[in-house]
Amino acid sequence: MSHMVYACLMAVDPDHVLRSAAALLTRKSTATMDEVAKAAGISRATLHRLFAGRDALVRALESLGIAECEAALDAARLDEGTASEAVRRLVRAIEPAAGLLAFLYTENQLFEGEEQNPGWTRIDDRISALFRRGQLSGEFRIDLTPAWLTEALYGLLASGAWMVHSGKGAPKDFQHMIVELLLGGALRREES
Amino acid sequence: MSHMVYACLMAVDPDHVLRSAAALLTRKSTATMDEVAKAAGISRATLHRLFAGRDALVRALESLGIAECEAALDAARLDEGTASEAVRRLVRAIEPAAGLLAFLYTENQLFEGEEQNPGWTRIDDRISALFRRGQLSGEFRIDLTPAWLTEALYGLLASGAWMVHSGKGAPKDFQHMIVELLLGGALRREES
DNA sequence: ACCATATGAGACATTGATGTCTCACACGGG
DNA sequence: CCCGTGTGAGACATCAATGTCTCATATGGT
Repeated sequence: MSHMVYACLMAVDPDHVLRSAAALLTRKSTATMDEVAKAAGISRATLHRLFAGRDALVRALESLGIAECEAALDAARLDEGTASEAVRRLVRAIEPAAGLLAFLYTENQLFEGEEQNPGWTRIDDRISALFRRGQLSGEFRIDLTPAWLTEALYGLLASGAWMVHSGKGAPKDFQHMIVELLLGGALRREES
Repeated sequence: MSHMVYACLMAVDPDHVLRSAAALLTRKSTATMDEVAKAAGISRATLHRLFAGRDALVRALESLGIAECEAALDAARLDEGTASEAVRRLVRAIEPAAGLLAFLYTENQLFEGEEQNPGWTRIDDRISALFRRGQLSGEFRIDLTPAWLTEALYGLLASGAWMVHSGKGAPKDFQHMIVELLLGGALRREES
């Protein structure tokens, strides 16, 4: 049957290309398509066959980031245990994606005016719901809105990723730094 | 005396141009020189006479950001009162510059590899010293390093500026949101 | 009134990234 | 063994932003 699709095994792995691009753009957000291709070990032509342009590549990275984020949200089981424990699990689960998230966070302001991917809203809502749950259970203070706590978490994740990336902090401290500051703050707790 | 410098009063105000550029680039970090010029109410030619190129403009904005930051540090009198009060004053004083800071923060990774302005180190040191003072006085916990607290403050300032800019938060809540989270954390304090 | 100076408008070349194309080649299945 | 398919390499046009230039004009001091 001449019309059959011959699944030639020479095909490059789009996911691997995407991961390479994410790793590169996380460090150098202005990297060229050429640099992205080289980083992935493929030619610019092939890269362009996979993603119809830089825009499409960024969109694909956005989808990847959203998917990883939602996977982390699932893995963290935000509904189980105390809200504090859930936040702790969330930060731990989201750590591998923090660099990509930070990149997309800055890149997103390029899309200002355009419609934004509804995935971000879903993620915002789930995290906000977690903080709201903590407030309703009496764990979290109520003078800070869930929206702000969510935004603050993003900022701290970016700062944490930056600390690790710049070598000023160890990856093993990532979760502790973020969670302790987000939940406990800088003030020394009274000895209870 | 024909060699005298005739101070023609037609000269545009470089500082006003810089402020306009800061205001624009804070919202749209990819604005072109043409847009920057229009935003400042001058022609592209004049803009180019004031700043020899986009690079020079960004450098000038960096200097402006550093100057505003250091002015805020001075105004906050970090050595007076408790460290908490000093942090509160600092966030309040630095609020007008937060947008510019966020822009420079993302733009700085473009300069990676090159030498960075020593002003940032000075600022980092002064803020770190404040947190260290709080730790030595027993106000702040000691398991979070001053470097991390400083970086976290930057992240929260960026998040706060984003909240205000996107309309999701009121400017009047800026200081409260940041300071309360940075110092107190999300956890509800025990009734003392 | 005159003139020096700064500005605005626009033309122009340059640069860098991008998108598109062709062609040679290597691989793998038939 | 042969051929189809995907890939790499590179040429090429395009486009946007930039940097540089000239010239007319307005302004303000003398």
